[in-house]
Amino acid sequence: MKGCDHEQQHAIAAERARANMPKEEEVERVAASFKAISEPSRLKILFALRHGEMCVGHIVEAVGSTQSAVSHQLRILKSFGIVSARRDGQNIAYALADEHVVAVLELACAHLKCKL
Amino acid sequence: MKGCDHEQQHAIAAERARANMPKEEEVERVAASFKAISEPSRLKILFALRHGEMCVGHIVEAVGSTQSAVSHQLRILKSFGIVSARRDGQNIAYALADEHVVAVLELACAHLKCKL
DNA sequence: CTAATATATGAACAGTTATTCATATATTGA
DNA sequence: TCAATATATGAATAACTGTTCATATATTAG
Repeated sequence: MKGCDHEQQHAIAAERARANMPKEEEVERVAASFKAISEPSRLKILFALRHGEMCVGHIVEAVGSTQSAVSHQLRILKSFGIVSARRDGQNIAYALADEHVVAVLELACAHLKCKL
Repeated sequence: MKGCDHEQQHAIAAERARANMPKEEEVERVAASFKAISEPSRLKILFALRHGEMCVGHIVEAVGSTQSAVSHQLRILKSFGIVSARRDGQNIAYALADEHVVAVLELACAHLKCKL
């Protein structure tokens, strides 16, 4: 650290970083939100919902998983405010909660240079 | 599913979702990238690096963890192209790899209504 | 070359999590 | 009320992952 050519700038950056570091609690909230969208099974659900609201049965078809697994994952996504649920008769229709979700997915795909 | 008021739209959306679902391999790449930024320890490193390039020792100070833990986490972040490394004498300076990273962090904070 | 410093890494343990299976709840139609 | 359909959920197991500890590697000063 001491012999670093940029010791001065780094020290300033480190000091600013320490001063502006979000509280542990907030860091954990953000981390939990990313974790919610970091499993392939949940991500597939989000990719599917980009095409519009769907009820569970359709999501199961779209992602090719089991009803139980999808339901468990939907609960997690909902608990983090990533999807919203709306009862419609016997069915429950799920949708992406807000534009941030789509925006984040698109940024990730841009970063990875994969087509969406 | 059958009795759903929006059966028609949902079925169309489901069909489109199936047709446009990224390959398993791509879904996993995106998921892995999100997973990389979904642990509090790694997220703190990214929050720190928003303030500029830093070498490991400074990152350790900024996030308040151990050298070993930080080094392990940096390797993961680097392997996913989220941070870049540059040797500078005895030190190795890390920096955020591209603008997408900052943009994603900012979107997440906007979604969660927390100040960055 | 040697000592000192900065960073990386392998192994092991503890904690977390996704899926499956079985079952429960809720809504609708008869 | 009863049967059928859609969705949710609890428990259990298997797989994964972050941290720690000890140690290795790399760079520079002397």
